[in-house]
Amino acid sequence: MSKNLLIVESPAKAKTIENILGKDFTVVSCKGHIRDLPKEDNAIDVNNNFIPTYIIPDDKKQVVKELTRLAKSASDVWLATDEDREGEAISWHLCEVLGLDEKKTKRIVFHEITKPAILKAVQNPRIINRNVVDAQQARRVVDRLVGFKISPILWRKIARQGVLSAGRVQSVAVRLVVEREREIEQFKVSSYYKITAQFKIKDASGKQVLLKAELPETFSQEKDARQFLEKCIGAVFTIEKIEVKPAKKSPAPPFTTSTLQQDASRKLGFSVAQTMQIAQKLYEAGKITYMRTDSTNLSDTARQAMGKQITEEYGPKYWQERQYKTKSDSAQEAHEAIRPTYFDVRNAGDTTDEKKLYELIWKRAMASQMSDAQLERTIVDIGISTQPEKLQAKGEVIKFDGFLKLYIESALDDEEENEEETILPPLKVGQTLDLKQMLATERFKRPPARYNEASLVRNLEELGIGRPSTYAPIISTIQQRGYVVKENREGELRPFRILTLTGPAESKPNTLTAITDKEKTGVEKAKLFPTDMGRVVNDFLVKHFENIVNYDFTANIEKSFDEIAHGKKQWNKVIGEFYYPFNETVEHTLKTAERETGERMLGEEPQTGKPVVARLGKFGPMIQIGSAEDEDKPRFASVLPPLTLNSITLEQALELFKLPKEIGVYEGKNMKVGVGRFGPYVLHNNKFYSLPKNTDPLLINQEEAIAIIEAKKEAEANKIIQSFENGAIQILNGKFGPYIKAGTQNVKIPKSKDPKTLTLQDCHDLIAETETKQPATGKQAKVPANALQVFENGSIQILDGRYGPYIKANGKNITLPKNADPKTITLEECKQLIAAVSSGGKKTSKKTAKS
DNA sequence: CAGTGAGCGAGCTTCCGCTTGACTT
Repeated sequence: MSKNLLIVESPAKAKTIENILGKDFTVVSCKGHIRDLPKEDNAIDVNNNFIPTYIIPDDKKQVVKELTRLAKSASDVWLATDEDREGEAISWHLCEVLGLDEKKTKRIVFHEITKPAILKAVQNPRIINRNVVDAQQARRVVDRLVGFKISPILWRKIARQGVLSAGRVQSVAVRLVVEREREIEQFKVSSYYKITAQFKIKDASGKQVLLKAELPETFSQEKDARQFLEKCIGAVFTIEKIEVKPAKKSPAPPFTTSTLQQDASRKLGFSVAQTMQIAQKLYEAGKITYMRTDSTNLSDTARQAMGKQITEEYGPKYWQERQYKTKSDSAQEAHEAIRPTYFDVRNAGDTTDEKKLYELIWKRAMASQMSDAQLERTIVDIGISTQPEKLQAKGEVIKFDGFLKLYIESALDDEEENEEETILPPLKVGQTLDLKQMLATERFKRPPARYNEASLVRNLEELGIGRPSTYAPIISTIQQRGYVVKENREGELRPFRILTLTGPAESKPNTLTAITDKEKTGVEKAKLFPTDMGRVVNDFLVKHFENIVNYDFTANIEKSFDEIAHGKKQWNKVIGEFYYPFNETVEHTLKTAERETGERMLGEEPQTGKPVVARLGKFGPMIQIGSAEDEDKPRFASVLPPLTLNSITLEQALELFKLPKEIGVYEGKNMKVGVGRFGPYVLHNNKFYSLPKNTDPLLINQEEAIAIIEAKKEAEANKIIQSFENGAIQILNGKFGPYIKAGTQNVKIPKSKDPKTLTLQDCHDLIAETETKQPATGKQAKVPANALQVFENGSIQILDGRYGPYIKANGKNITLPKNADPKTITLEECKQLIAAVSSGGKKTSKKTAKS
C-alpha cells in the first residue's frame, strides 16, 4: 500500500506521472471538476452574499467514491491539479469532498509533464490559494446568473421554438457572426482597374521568359485606365532602378488550441470539433502533449530534444533555440504548447486524419526552433517614356531556407492568395524592355470575410472570451441553438472588364481591345451564417443587455476576478456590484420589453391589397398575408433556407403561396410538392418524401421528384438486413451500426456477431439479454403536481390549470364543462368529452366559442 | 410526422469550464 496519493485532472497525465514518481506514489485523476452548481434556479443565494450550493453530479459520483477510498488509506494527499483558476478550485473542491485538511494537504503545480519539473514540484508544496478559488467561484456565479436570468427572458419574449439561450460567451459569439453578416450586406461593391504588363526578356541561359510588372497605382474608372494604356502605345520602357534588399522570415510559435484549430481548418479542412477529437486520440496514445492550452511555452527538455533532432537531421545551421511569449492577456498558461512528446517520431496516429494532424503539429513545433529564412527581395522600377508613372517588378529569392525547409509545403496551400514571388531574370539599369502586352483588369474590393469556425475562435480568443476547453463546445452550441448555420455557397458569375494593349512586335501590334469576361464570386465553404433567429435574439440582447453582450464585458470582469485572485477584492462584493444593476435590468426587461419577432413589412398583395409581413412565428420564420383582425383568416407560409426573413422580397414571399402544387405523375399517381412541418416534401401515393435541406420546393420538377422517391425507396431497402415474423423483428442498418428492432425496442448487436447470419432465435436471445440488463421501469406517464385525477396509467389526466380544470389526453387539452366536478368525474365521462371534441372538429368549437 | 401561426393550463429548457466515457438508431 502506498503512502502518497497524488491527484491530477487528466487520466493520461496520471499514467505518465506515476512512471516518473515511482512506487511511493499512487497517481490518479479526478477527471476535471467533481462538483458544480445544481441545475436548479436557486443554486446561488442572492440574498445572502451569493453563497453557492454545490453538488456532485451523477457522472462524478463514481470518481468521488474511488478517490475517497484511496484518500482514506493514504497518509499524504497531493493535489496536482492544473495551475490556473479552475485547477485551484478543483483542488479546493477535492479537499471539501474528501474531507481533507487544507492546512495539511500538499498543493503542487507544474506546467509540463517532465521529470525535472515534477520532481521540483514535489519538493515545493504549498497550500491551496483561497483567493484564486474565490476568483473561480466569482466566475462561475457570474456565468450562472447571466445565463439563467437572461435565457428565460428569451423564452418569454421571443419564442418557445427550439431552446433559446444566452450567455456571457455564446451571445458574443453570435453577435460577432450577426454583425459581420450585416457589414457584408451593407458593403458597397466598388471596382478599380489594375495595370499589369508582361515584357519579353532573355534569362541567363538565353531562353525567352516573361518579366511581369505592375503599376502600384490603380484607376477607379475604365476611361482613365484606357487613357493610361493608350499613352503607352509606342512608349519606350526602360529599367531605371534595381533595389535589392535582404529580408528574413521567422517561424510561427508552436501550436496552442486556437492556432491548431485554425491551421487544421485551413490546411486539412477539419472542423474545430474534429480537430479536438483527433488531437485527443493522439494525446491519449501519448504522442502529443495536452491539446487544451493557451501557452506557447516549450519545456527545456523539449527544446533540447528538438535542438538535437534538428542538428542531426538538417545540420547546426538550421537550429535556433527560441522561447515564445504568449500574446494573449487572458492566457493562464497551465500547460505547455501543443507539441510531439518525442521528436524522433516522424509519424504517429492510427487513422489518416490522426497522421495528418500529427505531422502538422510536428512540423510546426520543429520549425519553431529553426533558423530564420534569409531572403533577397528585389524591386525593379520601369520607366515609361510617355508618362511619369513607373511600373514595378518584384522578385524574391530564398538565400537560406531555414525553417521553410519544414514549413514550405504548408505555406503553399495557405488560404490567402499569395502574391507570386518569383525569381527575376538577370536585369541591369538602363536596359530597355520589349512589351508583350499590357492589361487593365477590373478588380473588386472585397467585403469583410465571413467567419468559419476557426476564425471565429481566433476572434473570441483575441477578445479574451472563452477558454481552450470551450472553443469547440461554443461553436457547436451556437449552431445547435439555431443561431448560426455552417454552410457552403455556390457563388455567382460576375462580369468584369479587361482592356488589352498588345506590344509593338506582336501579331496585331499596338492594338487596344476591350472585352467583358466573367468570374466566380461569393463562393463560400463551411462558413458561418446567422439565422433569422440568431439575428432576432442578438438584436434583443443588444437592445436590452448591451452591457453584457458588449465585447468588453468579459475583459472588464476578468480584471475584477484578477483582483480577487490577488486578494485585493472580496468576491461577493464584486458579484454584488454586478448583480444589483443587472437584476434591475432583468426585471425591467421582463415587465416592459415588447415581443421580438423581427417583423418586416414587405408590401401589399396585388390582388387584395392586404399587407404582406415577414416575421418570426411560433414555428419559425414565416410570411403572413392579412391580419388577425380581418374578416377572413390570415394566410401563412413558412420561410425556408436559403430564403431568410431578412432578405426575402415581396415577389419571393408571394411565390410561397403557390404551394402545394401538382408537379407530375409517377407510377400512375399524382405528385404534389409542398412545405410541411418538417420542411419541403413530395407527396405521392399518400406517402411523404422529404426534400433535401435548402432545396427550393418551387423549382422541383417531375424528374427530380421521381429521383427523390426512388432514392428513398432504395435507402429503405438497404436499411433492412434481415426481417423475421412479417417485419415484427428486423435487423436494420442504423446510424450507429446494425441493430435489432423489435416493435419499439432497439437492441444492440455485439460486434462479434454477424448481423447477416443472425437467426430469429439469436435475436430473441439478445432481446431477452438486454431486457434483464435494464428491468422495465414501467411506462407510466409522469403525474404532475397539479393532477386532480389520473386514469389509464396516466394517459388521461384531470389537471388544475391556471384557467380552471381540464382534461389532458393524447396530448390534447379539453376544458371541462362548468357543471362537471373535476374530482368526481368518471373515466367514461372523460372519454365522451374527448370523443365529442375530436369528432366535432376544432374549428366549429372555436366559432361557437366566439359567437 | 406533413400547410400549424394567440386562446393560455404543467413542466421542461438555460450558463461556462474542467475532464472522460456511455450512449444513441
